[in-house]
Amino acid sequence: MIKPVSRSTLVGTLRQQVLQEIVDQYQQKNLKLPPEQEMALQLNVARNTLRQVLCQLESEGFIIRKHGKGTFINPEALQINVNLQELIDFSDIVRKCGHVPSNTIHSLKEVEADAKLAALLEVPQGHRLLQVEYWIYADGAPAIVAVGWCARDIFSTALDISAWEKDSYFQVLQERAGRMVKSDRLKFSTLTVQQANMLLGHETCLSCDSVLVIDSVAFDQQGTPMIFGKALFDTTLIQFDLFRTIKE
Amino acid sequence: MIKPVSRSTLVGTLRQQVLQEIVDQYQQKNLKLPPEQEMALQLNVARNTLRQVLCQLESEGFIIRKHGKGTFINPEALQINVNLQELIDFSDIVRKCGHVPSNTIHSLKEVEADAKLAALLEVPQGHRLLQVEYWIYADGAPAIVAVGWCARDIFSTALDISAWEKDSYFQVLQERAGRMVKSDRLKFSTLTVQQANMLLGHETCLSCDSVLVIDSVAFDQQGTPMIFGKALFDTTLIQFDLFRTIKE
DNA sequence: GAGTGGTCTAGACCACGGC
DNA sequence: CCGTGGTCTAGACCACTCT
Repeated sequence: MIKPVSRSTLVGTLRQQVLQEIVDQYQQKNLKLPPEQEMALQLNVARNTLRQVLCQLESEGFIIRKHGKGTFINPEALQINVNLQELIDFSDIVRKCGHVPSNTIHSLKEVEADAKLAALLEVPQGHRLLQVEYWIYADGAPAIVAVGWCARDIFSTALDISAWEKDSYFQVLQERAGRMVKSDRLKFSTLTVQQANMLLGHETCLSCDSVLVIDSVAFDQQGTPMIFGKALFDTTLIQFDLFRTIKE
Repeated sequence: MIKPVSRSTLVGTLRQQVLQEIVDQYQQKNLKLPPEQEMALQLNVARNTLRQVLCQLESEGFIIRKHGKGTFINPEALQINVNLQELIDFSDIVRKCGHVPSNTIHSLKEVEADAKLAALLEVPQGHRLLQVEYWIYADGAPAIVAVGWCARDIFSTALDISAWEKDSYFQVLQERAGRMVKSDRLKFSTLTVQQANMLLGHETCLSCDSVLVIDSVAFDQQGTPMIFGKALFDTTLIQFDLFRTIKE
């Protein structure tokens, strides 16, 4: 079986190393990082390369850089649980919220693309789609209901339910279709549970009164839509965070 | 009155120029941008500087870069209305959703910080806070209810309601407290309208069944919390988008 | 003035896609 | 092979903070 390639770039490695340094220093209550020049020297990279990493970490909120003073660890950032900025699997979301995840495939079927799905996935109307509905639990309590659609023909082999019963949704796509999710676009809305049940056409397992709805279209490297997903979250169990920084 | 400074950096200017180029080319149905070398030459900047801008635009979804092929405009990106990644005012959110905004100050009062607010704003419990409740309308229909708290003593002058009755929340802070919001952290949840009314202790103007709740803490350049805000959105009127890209 | 982050440049070399 | 984006370096100079 072809394994996902882990091309390691200097920047990627650096990022890991600097993040580790941040966590270590944080535990020792030392919030000030060394000057950029010194860090670059120690890590044996150009200052520009290091700065690329530091810029990334700043925009994600891990550090705060103060002109003329230095670079400091942002204690706030280490308290975030689920960063909306990261593309991660449902199981990891549950895990990051401090719960033990488990999941079941509620249903798997082939359907025809209606007008809306066809437009989103850029396939002709009536195109054969795979529709998968997942239920994800946090410590046994229903936390997420997710429905995903993708074109049947992106898979070269037949797929049974067991293929989908793994932790990673993205992994299935990479292994079975050879395509990676590179980016996605989310849309946020809310529904009461009654409305959600009506939308899905059956009772969901969720026990809360209202749900957070995230519609997502995932794209591959070429910008071609691969999956459309609709996920319902019980926000008493799953809490998303988003750290934002002013541009410019 | 001290005006907000608009320090223009090369990268900032470049960004505007490249974005303009993208919009222009898009309208001419030409999705391929010139090679980086050529663009850099035309714009009279180093390729690295241009690349910095292109990286930004790629992570925001405006362009897709294909190794060995070129840089292409992402038509998807130009269809997004409210990008969650941007820190913008409520009025702008309404505007970007295609509606005409208007707003009223529902209430303005001084309160004492309870344990939760004190922790979030990093002030002692019982500290004097200003509490402002806004109602924002889209084409006259109630769309957002927002409550904000900040320490009374960050303002040097007394504040009456009229001071808050402007479009920009951020502007009030900059003009009256001399401090800029640099970043913020959001938390997402949902409530039914009944629950929301109970939380606020009075009837809201919202006419939907469930609301999207965004709790935000805004920080200044130093990483000091300035405002805590709780905003309730009618997602039938306000739709947030978020474009994400895989890191590394 | 010393220390530190912010900006920008010039150029080398690598890796991918297509002819 | 060429054209293109991806990575990395070295170093110049500016701007802010503190003493």
